[in-house]
Formats: sequence, C-alpha cells, structure tokens
Amino acid sequence: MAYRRTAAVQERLDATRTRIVETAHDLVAEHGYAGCSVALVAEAAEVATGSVYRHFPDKGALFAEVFRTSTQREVDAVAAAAAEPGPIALRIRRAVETFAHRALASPRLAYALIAEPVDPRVEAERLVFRRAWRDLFAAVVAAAVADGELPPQDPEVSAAAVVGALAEALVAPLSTPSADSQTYLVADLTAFVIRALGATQP
Amino acid sequence: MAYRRTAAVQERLDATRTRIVETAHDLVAEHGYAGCSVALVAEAAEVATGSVYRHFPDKGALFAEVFRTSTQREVDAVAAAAAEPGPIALRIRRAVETFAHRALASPRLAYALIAEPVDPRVEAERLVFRRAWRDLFAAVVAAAVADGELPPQDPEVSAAAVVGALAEALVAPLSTPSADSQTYLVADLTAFVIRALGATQP
DNA sequence: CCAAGAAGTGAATCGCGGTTCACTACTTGG
DNA sequence: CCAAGTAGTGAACCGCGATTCACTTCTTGG
Repeated sequence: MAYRRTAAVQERLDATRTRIVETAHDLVAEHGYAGCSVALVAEAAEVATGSVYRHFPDKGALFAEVFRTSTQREVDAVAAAAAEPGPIALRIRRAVETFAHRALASPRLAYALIAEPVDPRVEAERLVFRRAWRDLFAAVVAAAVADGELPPQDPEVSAAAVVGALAEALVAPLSTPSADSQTYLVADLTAFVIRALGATQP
Repeated sequence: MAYRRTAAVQERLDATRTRIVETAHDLVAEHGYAGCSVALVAEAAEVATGSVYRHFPDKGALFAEVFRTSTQREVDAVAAAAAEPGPIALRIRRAVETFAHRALASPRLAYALIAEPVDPRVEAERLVFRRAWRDLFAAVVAAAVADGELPPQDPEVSAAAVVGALAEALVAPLSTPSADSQTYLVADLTAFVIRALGATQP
C-alpha cells in the first residue's frame, strides 16, 4: 500500500467540506432554498458537482447540516440574551429583541430557516430546531413560573405559542419595512409576548 | 353547427369539476399535499388524468382552489364565533376555541393548510389566507382597542402574532394528543391569547 | 521515479410526476 | 340518421435537477 491519508490531506478535506457548507449557507441567505441546486453550490464553492457527493451522501444531508448550524447559531444568540440576569420581563424583552433584530437583519435567511418550503429531509431537521426554540423558551418560562415571577401556565404551550408568534409576525412580511416601522414592530411584539406570558411590565 | 353546450351538459361538467375539487380536498386531508399526484386525484374522482386538465390549467390551479375553499370555511367559522356579542375576552375565547377544536379535529388537513411545504403556486394562495386570518383578528382587536376594551396596540402586529401562536401551538404537534391533554392545551392557549391581547379575564 | 490507491471531475444518466395530444365516445340541431 | 363539434381518455412525452461513474489528477511510502 502506497497511499495514506495524511494530516495535511485531511485538513484540506475538512476545509473543502466547511467551504461547501458555508457557501450553501450564503446562497440560502441570498436566494433561499429554492434557488440552491447542487450544481450551483458546487460552482460557487469552486468544486465539481460530483465532489459535493464526496462529502455528503445527498443534497438533503448537505442542507440539513446547513440548517442545523445556522439555526443553532440563532438559538445560541437568543439563549445568551435570555440568560443574562434580571427581572423576567427584561429577560423576555432581550430575548425577543435579539430574535427579532437578527431575523429582520437577514430576512431571506430567516424565511428559509423558519418557513420556506423545503425538501422533506431538510424539513425533518427544521422540526428538530422548532423543538429547540420551544425548549429554550419553555425553560425560561418554567423557571419563572417556579419563582412566582410568572403566573401558572403550561410552559410548553406558552413556549410554542411564543415561537409561533415571533415567526409569523417577523417572517411573514417579506417586504422589508422601514427602519422606523421595524422599531415599532419589535416594540409591539415585545409588549405582546410580555403580556402573553403574564409578566408585569418592567 | 350542430352541437351546443346544453344546460344538462353544463350541469354534468360542473358536477365533475366539483367532484374533482372535493376528492382532492379529501385526499389532502388524508395524505397531505405531498401524497396528492394529479393521477391519484383523477383516479379517486373516477376520471382520466387528462380530464383534470379540462377543468384546471395545471395542478397549481386545482390545489389553489382546494386550499381556498377549505381555508375560507375555517375563516368563516372562526369569524362567526368572534362576531357573537359579548365582552372581548369571551369573544376571543370563542374564536380561539373554534380555531383550536377544528384544527385538532382534522390535524392532517390543518397541517396541510397552514404549514406543509407546497408548490409555490399553492403557497401564494396560502399567503392570501394568512392575510385573511390576520385581517380577521386585526379587525376584532382594532374594534376592541377603539372601545377601550383592550389596551393600545398595533392590531396588525397583535393579529399576526396570534395567528402564529395558534398555528405553532396546534399544528406542530402532529402527534395526536389525548382528549384530556387537548382540553388543557386549548384552555392554556386561550388564556395565553387573552393575556397577550391585554383583555381582563371574564 | 514508481506503483498503488485516493481525491476530484463533469458530462451523461435517471427517475418522477406534470402535462400533452391524437384518438375515441358522446351530444346536439336539423 | 348524419355531420359538426365537444367532452373524455390515458399512454407517451418532457423538463429538470439530483445523482452517478468512468476517467483524470494528485498524493504517498518505498
């Protein structure tokens, strides 16, 4: 045997794989999932179409990974915002504002991650993260209910409703509103969620 | 000229058209949009594949009509529930309960109408009805705000958030919960929406 | 430098369901 | 009953993009 995969080669392989995923991410953020053929991703990543299949068994697996990493980034950012100490209404406000500002900053990506019709294999990945969103809010609500900061309620139901409210209110209007109306939108939405969870305004 | 389309023929044509739409509706309610090929609809409606195209220019037009009529039925039912006189909290309760019970009674249909990935041409139709849902709730909220029954808020934003909350909380759990947990779910969700809009509990 | 074997390539293939259309079976007024 | 014209049929076609694979290029240890 004369060939062994050395560390250098492995590094190049990893780099290519990462480049493919990031290129796909950028293309989704720009054109949405619908505008992302494997051939296009390959071209943009400067590899041959077939090379994509050296790293992923099929298109679904590639985009499942794209969605997974992208959404995880969002969830982490909102979780960090909600984790900062303070009264519950303030923490909710921070979480909603973080979610909203990020979604409004990358509307095409937000739409793709949350609502755009996608391949069933990718949809499955999205369901996992809808659950992640829900779990995140459910944990915050459950803790606050236990502390008596929020009135009794089923944290799972409230969390699902909050996630849906944010998604619908922010993602549906794909028309990009002015900076001013965005400010009002975020403020209104924050107030809505704070009332919905039964927090007293800070 | 020897042939004229008589009333009897027109009636038969209309009947066939209606049968195709209703058959498609039933198949969507059973298998979802994904499981509805034109050939399958044709077979179930007992016509040839090509005959479907005598009534609709393409698949999208057929299912746009299916979605339109199905969703209109839902919107009308909820609108009627909300229109009954009474204090705002009670009207909201009736509207949410109507929405929820109907969605829980036909989960596959609800999922298809609200969330399932569909053809872009059908998606366009769905957007129209997302707006219809929003308008319905926005009208109720706006009137109540004007009456001083609800605190000041942007009715459009609140309505969008309510629609999203209902959709996410009811449609996401495609696993059919028990009758008991459904009761709690509806009660929790109702309370959530009433709080969110700032109504005082009845 | 060489042989062994892996990585990389991209044109050709393939599967699938929407759509078409040449044909048959009706319907109609005279 | 007939000619004119419409409704109904379903097997064949087609477009499209994911996937494949025979081939080329590169890497490695000896």
